[in-house]
Amino acid sequence: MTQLSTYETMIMKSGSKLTKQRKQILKVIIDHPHEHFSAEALYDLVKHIDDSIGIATVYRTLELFEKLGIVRNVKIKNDGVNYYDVVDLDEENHFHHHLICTNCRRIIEIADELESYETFIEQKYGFQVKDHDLTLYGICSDCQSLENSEKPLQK
Amino acid sequence: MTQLSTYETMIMKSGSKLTKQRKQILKVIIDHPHEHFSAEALYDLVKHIDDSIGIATVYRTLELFEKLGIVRNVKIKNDGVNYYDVVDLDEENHFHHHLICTNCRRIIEIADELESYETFIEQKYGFQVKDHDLTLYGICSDCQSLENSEKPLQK
DNA sequence: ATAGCTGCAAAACTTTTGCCGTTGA
DNA sequence: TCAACGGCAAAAGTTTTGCAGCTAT
Repeated sequence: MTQLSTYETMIMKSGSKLTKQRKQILKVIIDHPHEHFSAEALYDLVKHIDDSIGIATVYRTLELFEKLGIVRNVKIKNDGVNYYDVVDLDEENHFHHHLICTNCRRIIEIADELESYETFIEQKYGFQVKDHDLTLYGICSDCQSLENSEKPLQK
Repeated sequence: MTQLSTYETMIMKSGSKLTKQRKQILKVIIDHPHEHFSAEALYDLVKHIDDSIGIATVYRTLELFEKLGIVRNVKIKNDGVNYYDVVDLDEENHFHHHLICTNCRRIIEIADELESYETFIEQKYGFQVKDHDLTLYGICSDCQSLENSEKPLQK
């Protein structure tokens, strides 16, 4: 079973339809496994395949794919755009680390080297670390006791 | 020397002026050391002190404060707004970790517990970790060899 | 057949910018 | 004094939404 068909199965099993546009977007994403796409960039690429697609469809598709765990959202400081990259199904760890060059904006994916840190990263990737963010997402103790009664983060 | 006057000195030494509006914003931020403010939220709070302030001033001030290292930017998944929190001058480490509740959007600051991780975090903070992002900012090897000739990340 | 999806255009939101009067050093 | 700054309003940029027609199941 290919990666593509696995994702297509995920879409159908979720009760969502496997439309032409979703297939096209999926293909572009999978064909560029280490790219980090903005909705706009993805829109431009898919437009080459099918000129009729709308930008709203790209946004709605990314929202769906994120919910299904096909892509994940990456935010960058001093950049008002949302980026997305594919979630590799074979990933041992579900964590995703990025090196972001503050000069050229390049996004480099790295393995989950926890003990390592800066010195290690600098040696291994030749990347001069200036700053980092670690953000943990989850449910806080108050919300756990409220049994998830409050509104979710998703708007 | 108080924290406030230290920051005020930082502003003046940078060559920027210590205006009424900057003092007001600084005060609000320092009075809420563990809050994470959006520009809008900060604007509303300062408006209580001085009704004449404009939202553009808040944005320009946050930009300045971030450049000076007084505040730092925090981005949250599925949230289109930028948040800022104060950089504690006494911080041993310059890293800033956050727990973000995907249910109530609460942002909890945590110490820099690197070895720890999920199990540790869950025990210490009663926070059920679902996901995390680690992002390192710096200069990639290509840009280092180009001697920083390319355009910076800041727009 | 029909619930869900798409494209289009408009709207919503956040953030930035130009202009001109004001102010801090 | 005068470069820097602030307020206002308009603009810019990204993302969301309403609607009417289309499509996958």
